[in-house]
Amino acid sequence: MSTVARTRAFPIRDYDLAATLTCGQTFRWHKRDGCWIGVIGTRWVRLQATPGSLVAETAGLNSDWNWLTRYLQLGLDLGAVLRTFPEDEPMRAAVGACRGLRLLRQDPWECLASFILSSTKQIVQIRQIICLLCERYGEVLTVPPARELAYSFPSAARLARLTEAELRSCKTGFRAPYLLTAARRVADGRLDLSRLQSLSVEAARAELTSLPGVGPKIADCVLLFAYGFPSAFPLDVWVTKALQELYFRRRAVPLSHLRRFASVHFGPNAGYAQQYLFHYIRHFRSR
DNA sequence: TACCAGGAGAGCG
DNA sequence: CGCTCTCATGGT
Repeated sequence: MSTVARTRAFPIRDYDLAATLTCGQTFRWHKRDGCWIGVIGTRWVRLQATPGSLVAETAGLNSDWNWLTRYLQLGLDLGAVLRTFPEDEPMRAAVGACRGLRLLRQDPWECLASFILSSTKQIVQIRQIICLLCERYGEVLTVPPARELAYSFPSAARLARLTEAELRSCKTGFRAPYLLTAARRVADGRLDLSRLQSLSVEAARAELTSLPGVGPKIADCVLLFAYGFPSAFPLDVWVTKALQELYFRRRAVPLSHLRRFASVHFGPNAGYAQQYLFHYIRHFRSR
C-alpha cells in the first residue's frame, strides 16, 4: 500500500524526541503546542511524540518517508547500541538519566557549517546565529496554512557568494572567514562532502580538519552527527568535564590522555556514549 | 560585573 | 609536546 499523505505515524519505543532535538547535535528545532517544528533539507516538518509512536506532518505530500526515517534513525536498534557501552557506574547513570536519547543523521553541509559556528558559543547563541543565516540567505519553504515562515539552511553556493562583513552581521564573529572558506571549497568542488561517507573515519577526519577553523572536535561532530561514524568522539568542554569528574576523580587530565581513554574505554559506539555523557553532565551535574 | 561558552591556531619554550 | 594568548559576542 503506497499511500500518499501529508502525515504519518511511526511506531517506535525508547525515543526521547525532546532530548534528541535539544541536546546540542542540531540547532533549528523549536517547540510549539507540544509539537516540534523544524526543517529537514527543504521540507518543513512537525513532529509529535505520543506513547509508542512519532507522528510526522509535512507541508506537501509524500510517497516515501525515507528522508525522515533516516534523519531520525528510526530503524536503529537502540538497545543493541546501549549493550555495547561499558558496564560502569557513570555510564549507567548517564543512560538512566535519559533513556531514549538518539543520534540523528544530518545533512553534512548544514552540520559542518553549524559546528564551524559553534566554537566557544553557548547552544542558545548558536541557534540565534543559524536562525539569522537561514532567514537572510535560506530559501523560503512551503509550510501548511497559518504556520510561521520557514527557511532552508543556506547552501554552500549561496554562502560562498557572501562577503565576510555580511557573515559577521549575523553575529558569527571570528568564525566568519572560516565559514566562508568552507562554503567556497564545497561550492567549487575542492571539498566533496558526499565522498567522505566512503572513506575511513581517519581519512574523512583529515579532510575535514584541513579546513581552517575545523579541528578535531568540530570534525568529530560532523563525522558523528552527519556521517554516523560510531567511533567519532567529540571532546568539548562538557565532555571533558564529564570524563574528569566521572572517571578521573575530578583531576585535570591532558586532552591527549582523555582522547586515548575515550577511544579504548567506550567501545565501538563511543560517539553514542559521548552524547549520553554530554547530556547527563549538562543537565544533572551542572557546575 | 565577571565568567564562560559543544574551539582552533599561532607563538613560545 | 604542552602551555598561553587571541579571536567576538552575548547569556547567565
